[in-house]
Amino acid sequence: MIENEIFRALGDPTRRTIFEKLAAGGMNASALRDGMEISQPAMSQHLSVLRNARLVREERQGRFVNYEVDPQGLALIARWLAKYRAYWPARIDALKIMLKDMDQ
Amino acid sequence: MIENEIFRALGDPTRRTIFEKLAAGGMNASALRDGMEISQPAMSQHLSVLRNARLVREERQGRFVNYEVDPQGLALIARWLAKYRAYWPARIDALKIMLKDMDQ
DNA sequence: AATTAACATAAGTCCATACTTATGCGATTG
DNA sequence: CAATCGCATAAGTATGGACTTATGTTAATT
Repeated sequence: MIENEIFRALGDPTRRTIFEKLAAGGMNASALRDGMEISQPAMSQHLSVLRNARLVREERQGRFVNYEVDPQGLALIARWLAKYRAYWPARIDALKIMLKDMDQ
Repeated sequence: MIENEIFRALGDPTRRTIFEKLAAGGMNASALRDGMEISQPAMSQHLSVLRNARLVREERQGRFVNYEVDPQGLALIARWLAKYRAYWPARIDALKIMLKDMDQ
């Protein structure tokens, strides 16, 4: 059950911060640590969790490992959320935004 | 940071099962336990976590407490997800479904 | 070839959390 | 009003998870 790993991965604030940074543009593990006060092994372990949740994917580049957002994880969340669309209030702003953006 | 409580709440498979049951229709805590092999205190604790995450809300009815899905939690997930819409592949089925349903 | 740099992995520690049993509490029932 | 029912809460336990300090591995650098 991949949903379990996805939600658990996002349940940690440090990992959400890492994910947000990657959403702004792919970068390697060392670059991710900049301004984050986190040890190298801790970062590596967090990236491993995000990778197993399909939220992030890696791309070896020499001795660097470039990380980037993996759309699979996000798509799975969207799919999970879609199951409960009956409960979304019609006027929720976020949904309007989503609609507008998908329209283009 | 409510997002933390939301994702952590959904990170537990038992709580996702409870949420799914409630999505099919509101019911009280005892009814939720049916066919679930879970103790009464455990259920009560799970409901407390879901309630704090705004995923579920309660409604006292005499000595029963009826639980139902709270749209707030789902809306917050949708909002979080919307921040990363740049990464959704255009062809993801779930998104098409979402669009279609919101169109009506 | 030896060193260094980027990253992963191993092992141990500490705290969070999912459970248990026991008990409390308010609302119905007899 | 005493007993029971639906549920919450308290307290203890055991497992999981986020960190630490080594150490390993692979690739570039000299």
